[in-house]
Amino acid sequence: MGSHQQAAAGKRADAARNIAAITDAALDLFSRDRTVSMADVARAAGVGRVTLYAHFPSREALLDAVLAAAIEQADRALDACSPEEGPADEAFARLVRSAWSILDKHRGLHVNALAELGTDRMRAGHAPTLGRVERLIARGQAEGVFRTDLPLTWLVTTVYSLLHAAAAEADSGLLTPEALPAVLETTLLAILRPPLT
Amino acid sequence: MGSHQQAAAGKRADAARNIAAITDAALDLFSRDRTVSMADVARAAGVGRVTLYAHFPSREALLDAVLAAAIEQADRALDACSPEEGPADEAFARLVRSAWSILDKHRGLHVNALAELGTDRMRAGHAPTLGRVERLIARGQAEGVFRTDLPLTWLVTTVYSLLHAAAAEADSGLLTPEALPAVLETTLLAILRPPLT
DNA sequence: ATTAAGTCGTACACCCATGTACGGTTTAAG
DNA sequence: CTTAAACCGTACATGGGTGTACGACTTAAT
Repeated sequence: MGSHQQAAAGKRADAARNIAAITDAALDLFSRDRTVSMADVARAAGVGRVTLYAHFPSREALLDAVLAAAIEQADRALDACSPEEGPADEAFARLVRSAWSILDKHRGLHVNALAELGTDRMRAGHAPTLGRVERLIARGQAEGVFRTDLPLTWLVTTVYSLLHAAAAEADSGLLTPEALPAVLETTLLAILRPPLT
Repeated sequence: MGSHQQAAAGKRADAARNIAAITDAALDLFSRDRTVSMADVARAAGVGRVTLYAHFPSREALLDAVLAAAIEQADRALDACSPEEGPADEAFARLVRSAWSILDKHRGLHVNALAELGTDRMRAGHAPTLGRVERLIARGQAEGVFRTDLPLTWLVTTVYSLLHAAAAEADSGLLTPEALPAVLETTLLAILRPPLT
């Protein structure tokens, strides 16, 4: 269950295997605690610290790779729910649920990555995924099911931001992960749908 | 323009003055860059590094104080717009604009503080302020102008989260700070108002 | 079977911010 | 005017993570 093709391209079999183990371990650890050291990651991956550095020249590079992997995973999931088909609002509902199922797996990751990588890099990494959302919303606007009196950028930000807020909410136990998809869907559609008058 | 009464209680005049200078400088610097060192803060405040430590035993303590000061400032502003008076939705609109005017001043602070202090402490610090919001929304629900089919906790989170998302949006230049109050108001009211049927 | 890629552990240098200790000087307070 | 609180700079100790160098061993590929 990996997305390690591009990172392990041209590598030997054991190298590829280790790279996968490292990113998996790093994803897991880093989602829970941003203070993990390279040594921690190496140990959890069952790999020497030096080997770790052989594949990821710096801590920053590793974190970047982890984030990229998670985003790519989300991106694939979003694509798999075929956002181009059917009415925009129904497609959007599918997309939200799909996004949540991925996000729910890595709840803490977003906050931690944001802390260490900075807002800008975060934004850059999410660009392709947010592009999907933007296109879908634009389509909904064209179809007349979504409102047009707010900036498109802002609507995208809203979706992004509430999705992650939901993850934080689940992580701190205020709301149960099972209840959230429905809550998210109604909330976001309430924003996107055109006002009454 | 200060909230330094409780921190400087019983201190001598010059001490109080320095404490004020320190928190002001720290607030300013830290809102833009979380990597500022104690030395940086001290220099910006026109104070010896040692003096800084005399008042704030650790970096963490300083950051905590800075956050607390900012939150208290926001809290006072929220109180000043008399959220108890008038129809709940109108009061809410006032509250949002008021909150934004404060938030706009310290745009980066939230992200940086979150990075260094952690989600839990962040939540704890905001508790009193969020309490105000919660009470107002509850009042709106009782008056029938706000929806009741979503958890109250979630509605509060939504407000909090979109407010800060707006700050980030302004900070990265995607939207102008002047346009945001209106955008925020319509967005949040769209969520809070009961669904059409 | 040969080779090159990969892995291992240990060890080291480094950096830089944090936090403390000291002794001397200023400044507010009574 | 006297005193104690508060200030100053400099200097030092510390720690812990980062990143690199090495030499030897193991494993995949052809």
